Amino acid sequence: MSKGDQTRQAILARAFELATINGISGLSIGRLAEETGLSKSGLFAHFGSKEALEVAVVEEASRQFVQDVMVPALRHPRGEPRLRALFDNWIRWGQRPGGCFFVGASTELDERPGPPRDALVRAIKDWVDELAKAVRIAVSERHFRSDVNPEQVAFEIYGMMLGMHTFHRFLREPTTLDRAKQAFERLLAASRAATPRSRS
Amino acid sequence: MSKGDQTRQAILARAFELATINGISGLSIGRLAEETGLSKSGLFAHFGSKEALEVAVVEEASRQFVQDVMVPALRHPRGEPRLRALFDNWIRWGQRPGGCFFVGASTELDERPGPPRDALVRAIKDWVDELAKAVRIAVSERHFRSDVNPEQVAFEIYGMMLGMHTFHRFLREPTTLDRAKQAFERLLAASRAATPRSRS
DNA sequence: TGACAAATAGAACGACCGTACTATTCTGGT
DNA sequence: ACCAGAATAGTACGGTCGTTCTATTTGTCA
Repeated sequence: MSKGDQTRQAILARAFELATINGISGLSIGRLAEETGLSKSGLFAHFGSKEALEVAVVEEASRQFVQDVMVPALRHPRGEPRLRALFDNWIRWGQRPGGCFFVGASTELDERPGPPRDALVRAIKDWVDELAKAVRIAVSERHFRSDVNPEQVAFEIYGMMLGMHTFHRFLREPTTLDRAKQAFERLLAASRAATPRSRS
Repeated sequence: MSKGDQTRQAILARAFELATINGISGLSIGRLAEETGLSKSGLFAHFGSKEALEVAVVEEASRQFVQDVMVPALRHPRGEPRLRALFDNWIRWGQRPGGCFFVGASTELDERPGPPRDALVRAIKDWVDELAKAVRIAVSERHFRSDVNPEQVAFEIYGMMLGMHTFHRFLREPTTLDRAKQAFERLLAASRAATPRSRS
């Protein structure tokens, strides 16, 4: 890894932290430069434009998300256990300072077309697809009923996560974690295969 | 209504629209001034500071929300019908250009303490309480089971709305409305009093 | 080790920001 | 119709923004 790449990576790590807290447009090159001990122009040269920096930050966030949330879940058994692991890991991800990068960024960019938005859409779609895939596996493993719609369940889980974010980080409701877990359990229970005694 | 109040109201109406699209910190006094045909300083004099303008915008948003979403729901019968009306009205509210003001603003202000955040917290808490109240009424009207937790249901509905916002406005998923409605129906079904044939 | 390229710094730019101060125009009550 | 006070405009200031251009330092490889 060349010196330049090293610096670039250090910049992105800090940029991701700052963007999680202040939002992606709350990132300023001057501020980021002094945070990383570089000159404004020295930092700027690594990206060439603010927009390219934003794209790089989104990609860095995605990289970390895959690493912290998705990959560890693969160690859990296919089906419901893995889905639970994804949920738990996501909750932990949302506990970092500033909350979940993607929650803030998606509302920030939703009316601002361009490469940063496109990169973010791709990342979030991947995540939703991953959730749906985990549900689909739970169906094929017969943890969930066969009439469960994976995309629908993924949609509802995503909503729960967003709700948790608002209630916890914005409203500061102390009951939030319990509420989210309860909602998740209710959804799982509704999706679960009927207990043996009914029918066959 | 004095001339000053009239102008102030016109400013706030436009400011609310712009803030819904560009976010509350995307609002700039210069831009807002030219949008309303006032001079920068003339507009500024109405509020005294950017922060006071932001508070006023949040209050304007709350005012419109009460008027467009809450009040019309009161015309519907107490209980489940009214809860449905609240849900439907909220969906319509979220269809305006820029989506739901509160969704964007709450992620924008969640790490920025101060009067604007306080005003927004108040508004959103009121809305969540209103949802919970509607659920509570549905319980007392025996539309919902007596062990239904109104705050929990309000939490889950709020999450659905947030999910709908992300899937519709950000991901631009055409299936979103159906998904949200289905999630809502599933929640209602789970909350509904058991059908007559069971037990009694 | 020397040379060439990569990495970083420095200074300056035009634009826009929120805010202050002063001047002008308008409005409403008598 | 006048006049006090409200409403609005004009101008300027210091600050930060992203970006450009030109130097200078640093790393890398023959």
